[in-house]
Amino acid sequence: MAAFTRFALGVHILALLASKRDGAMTSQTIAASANTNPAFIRRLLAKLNKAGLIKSQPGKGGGSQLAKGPKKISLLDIFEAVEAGRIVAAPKTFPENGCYVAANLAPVFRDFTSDAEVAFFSSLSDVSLKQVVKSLKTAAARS
Amino acid sequence: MAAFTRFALGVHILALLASKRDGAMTSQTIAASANTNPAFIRRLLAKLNKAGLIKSQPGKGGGSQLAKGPKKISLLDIFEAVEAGRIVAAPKTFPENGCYVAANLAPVFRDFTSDAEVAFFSSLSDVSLKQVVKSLKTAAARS
DNA sequence: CTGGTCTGTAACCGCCTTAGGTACAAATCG
DNA sequence: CGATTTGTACCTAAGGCGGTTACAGACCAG
Repeated sequence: MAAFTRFALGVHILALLASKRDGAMTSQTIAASANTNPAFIRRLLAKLNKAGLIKSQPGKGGGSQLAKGPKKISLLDIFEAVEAGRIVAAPKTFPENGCYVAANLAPVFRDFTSDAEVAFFSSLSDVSLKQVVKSLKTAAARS
Repeated sequence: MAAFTRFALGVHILALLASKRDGAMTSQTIAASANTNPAFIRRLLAKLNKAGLIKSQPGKGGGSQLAKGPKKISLLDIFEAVEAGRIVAAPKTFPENGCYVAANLAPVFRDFTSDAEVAFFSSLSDVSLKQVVKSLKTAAARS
């Protein structure tokens, strides 16, 4: 599979912005770092902007920067900003085909899987962008 | 989004098999319950078979049935049987473009997100097929 | 105010995955 | 042998996603 590719790219973007605290960074610069194109980055930046994680400014000398400190941004914030909706798809319900499994599975399935989703989200919310940047710096120092 | 649609269908199939403990069930019957076609069901059954969750027998009077008790089958078993690979995609690495974030993000990202994946999987492994069937029956009785 | 720069967004393309469907060989039982 | 069912190989259609181009709007410098 390998889903949630936007999530990885979103973390990349924010880590980049966090490592350059003074001034703004243009989508062109970010795209160069992530080896992709500026328009795609801007689509992601727009979502991060709507989520209140960054501030963008158009015009000459413009660009994007963090809207708040990296300690106040969790991986969950990033995930929810760039990935829409649920993780686990609900089963379709067919109440009319005479099968009680088909008719009743959906809410039962939802109950159990939402527990797993909460566990996933909760773990993501425990990690701040600051921790990511810190780990990044020590990894860079090692190499 | 709504990923992992096969997971929901896999749970449906196993819940169906678990609710009919005597004898085998054909892919035709299962397909009728899930409102899909027998070939698609058989593809899923093959994976569940390989994972050791069910036993299938070809030929007249054949079909599929559980290979072990519903107490010994967890939602994680089903998930791993029908959904391949990881949940969260790793970021691509570009060590050559001179950006230390791009060069070092992958392992750091992997560390933090694998914690979340483990939390997700662990929650799934806490639920057995027997619990699902039980909840299903009480839901059916209520309606 | 004019030119240059950057964001935000729309539109389009190509790739890949996935569900749906057909078909057929192999296996099994009566 | 004949009927039935699995397992699997293909093909097709639809949707999601990354990549790209294009352009309107905002903003700064001179």
